[in-house]
Amino acid sequence: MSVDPSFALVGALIGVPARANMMAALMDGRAQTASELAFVAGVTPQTASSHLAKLTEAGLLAVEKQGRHRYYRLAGPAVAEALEPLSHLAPNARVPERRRAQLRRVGELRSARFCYDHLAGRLGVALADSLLKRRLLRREAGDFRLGPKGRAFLEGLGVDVAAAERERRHFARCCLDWSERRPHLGGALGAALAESLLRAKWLRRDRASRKAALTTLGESELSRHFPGLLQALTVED
Amino acid sequence: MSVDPSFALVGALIGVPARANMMAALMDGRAQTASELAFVAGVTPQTASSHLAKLTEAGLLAVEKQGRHRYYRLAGPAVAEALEPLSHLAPNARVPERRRAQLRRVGELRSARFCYDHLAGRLGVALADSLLKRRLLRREAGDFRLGPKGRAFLEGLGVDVAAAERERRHFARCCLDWSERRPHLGGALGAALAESLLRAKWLRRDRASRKAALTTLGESELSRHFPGLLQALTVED
DNA sequence: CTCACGCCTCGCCTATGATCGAAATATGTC
DNA sequence: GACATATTTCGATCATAGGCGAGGCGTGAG
Repeated sequence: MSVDPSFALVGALIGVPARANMMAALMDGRAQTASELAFVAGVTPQTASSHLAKLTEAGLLAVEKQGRHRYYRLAGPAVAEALEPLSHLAPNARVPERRRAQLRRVGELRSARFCYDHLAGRLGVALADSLLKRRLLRREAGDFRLGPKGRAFLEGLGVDVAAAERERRHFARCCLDWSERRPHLGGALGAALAESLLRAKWLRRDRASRKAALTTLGESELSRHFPGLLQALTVED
Repeated sequence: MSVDPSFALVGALIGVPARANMMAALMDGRAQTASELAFVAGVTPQTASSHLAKLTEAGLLAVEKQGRHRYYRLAGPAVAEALEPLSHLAPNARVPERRRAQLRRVGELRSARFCYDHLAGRLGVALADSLLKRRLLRREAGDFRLGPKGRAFLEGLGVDVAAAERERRHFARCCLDWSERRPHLGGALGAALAESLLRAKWLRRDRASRKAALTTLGESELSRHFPGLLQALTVED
């Protein structure tokens, strides 16, 4: 029965600004030290430690001890996938003003970014749109599934579709994007596609900014394999 | 701060036991009145009103005014879809016991519960069904009335029908059940029947959970007086 | 070795917000 | 008309838990 109010446990955990900031900073899947997270959360290390302990004990975060550092990261992709939709749920909720300053940074991330391990942002949405338009990908019950020619197409790009199918996570998740408000390809297939694009050097991952940048090679190759993709990317806000 | 931590807003909203209980009760998409939700959440109507206002203003719930009732429902399917995954996210979350106890599974309430002072839930519906089938009770203009042999039958169970008739409230209200979507017996007669079953120790009232539990005595007695009742109760979900 | 650093635990303080009683406002019933 | 019911608003209370300072432990650098 889906009337279990246990979502309140997670809600209480992520409903506190300090913890929410930490989780948001970890949403791309990278690990960060307790000190870094204390900084982004705007609290002292003692307070951060307390929060991180709670999040870890609850199973939302995982810790790795390295020397005198402790690296915290999301416990898994499911955490990011479950949290991201929440950002769209309360459009009318009031927000503190300092969000103005943060918005600039959000804008930078919009064009192309990694959502944990797959492509999101405008590039992620445009890729999904292109695949959908050509029937290589189809919506099905909240997820995606490959169209008849989808498998061959993706394998032509170097994506190991079979390996993605074997993974335990969602195969082709329909992941709603927080910046574009439209779906992009997540799950095992989304991760495999992103990995392929990186491996082919069409895309470069910027560790510092968490953005993805198209290489010159990628620009030409992607526009060849995904007609109209670049046009979709350069549409103004 | 890299990614939008706005999921904290939703998290804070659903992270409170009272609000979580309300949301959980609404997860099936049906609308319920503020009073029913206060009942489910285990708080007073004043408190419930405050919570419902917050949830509505945030866009998680929608209201519909009908007479002196206000029917609250989820603002859309997206709300349930976004909340549902959270329940599976932190299965190991350990939380103060007092707090966890405040979270109640609505499913438990469905089988047999008290709607104020009369029986509702599956048991209430099954009892009404049984009475209707045997013509001891009949539908009439939105309410019930006793059939020719109904009075004697209920008095045989220890119900003071005459006293119930003298009360100012509705005598035999046809009360639509929110969980079963089918009518059960409310009003003065419904309250008198419930009281009789409690007095006879066939039923035990759990104040904490607002449930009604059949005693072993009640199981045998009720199945004797209401043939087929237990079968109706054990139908799976 | 000592010192600096990263992180955690302990204890106290404080503020947010959940809660309820009383009362007001509609609405429905007799 | 009086009365009951459903819901909200206001006001006050009070417990929870977020926050930080102090101190301790382990790690790494000199």
